Amino acid sequence: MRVTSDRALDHPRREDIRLEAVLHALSDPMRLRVVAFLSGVDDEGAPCSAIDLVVSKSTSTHHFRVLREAGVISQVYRGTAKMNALRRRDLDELFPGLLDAVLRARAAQRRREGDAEPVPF
Amino acid sequence: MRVTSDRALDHPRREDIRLEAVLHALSDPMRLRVVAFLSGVDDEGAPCSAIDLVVSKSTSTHHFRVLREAGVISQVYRGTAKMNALRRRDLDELFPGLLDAVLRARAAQRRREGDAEPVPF
DNA sequence: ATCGTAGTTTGACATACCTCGTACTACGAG
DNA sequence: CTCGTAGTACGAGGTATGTCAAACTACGAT
Repeated sequence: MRVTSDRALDHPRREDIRLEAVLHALSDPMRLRVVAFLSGVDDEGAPCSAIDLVVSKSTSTHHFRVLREAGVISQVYRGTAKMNALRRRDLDELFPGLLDAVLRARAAQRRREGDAEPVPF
Repeated sequence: MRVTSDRALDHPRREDIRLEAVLHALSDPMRLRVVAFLSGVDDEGAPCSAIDLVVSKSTSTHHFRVLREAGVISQVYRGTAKMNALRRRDLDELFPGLLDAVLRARAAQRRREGDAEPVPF
């Protein structure tokens, strides 16, 4: 993953990721949606703008930051964009099966409620 | 489970349990501890007082209510006590593997941080 | 009938959360 | 260099959260 800016972004080290923070980060529908989206994207990640959150830009920034500070996603600048990627490897090592269970749970809930989408996020 | 009081307690029906609410309920250390404790108890459940939360009684009441309203536990009066039980069956049907993943994640985190307890909760 | 135990209710307080608009910065393209 | 795009920072508003103390209710035991 090429970084084209040295603007620094604080990420918790893997061993500092706390379960409570992860669960809290995942407890918001907006953020859960981001995570679901990123789960279907390669390691490069996707820019914030790739996900239509239907909220203001500042709110969007806020949610991405919550996810990053909880250790759920990593963010890195590339050009004018900021690439977001799930920290799947770290999460799986720390909390095996958790992320998958949450994603499956969300998918199941969406199926039950019939709000499927063409693109599954 | 014998109920000895008709004081009513509202529980969400299984199909009304929302993933976001469950994750939020689980994102508090106090409540996570309650859930971990209840996971090691039979279907009868345990009274609130069985878990030493080290908070005031009103705070304790609050946390148990959050768990109940999210659909994580069921509560029923029995005599002067109020029995609390994990809604394991409902959660497992709705979100297979989620509860177990969370409990294992918490256990793993506790091991990493070395704050094991004689009784594992 | 009285007492103790278990839990509830109310009200309060400080903090955190989600949301927004506006003004701002960083970068690539022309 | 200028412009547009992507995202940030700041401040504000409203709501929710976690906490407590004090007064209360419900029940079993004596």
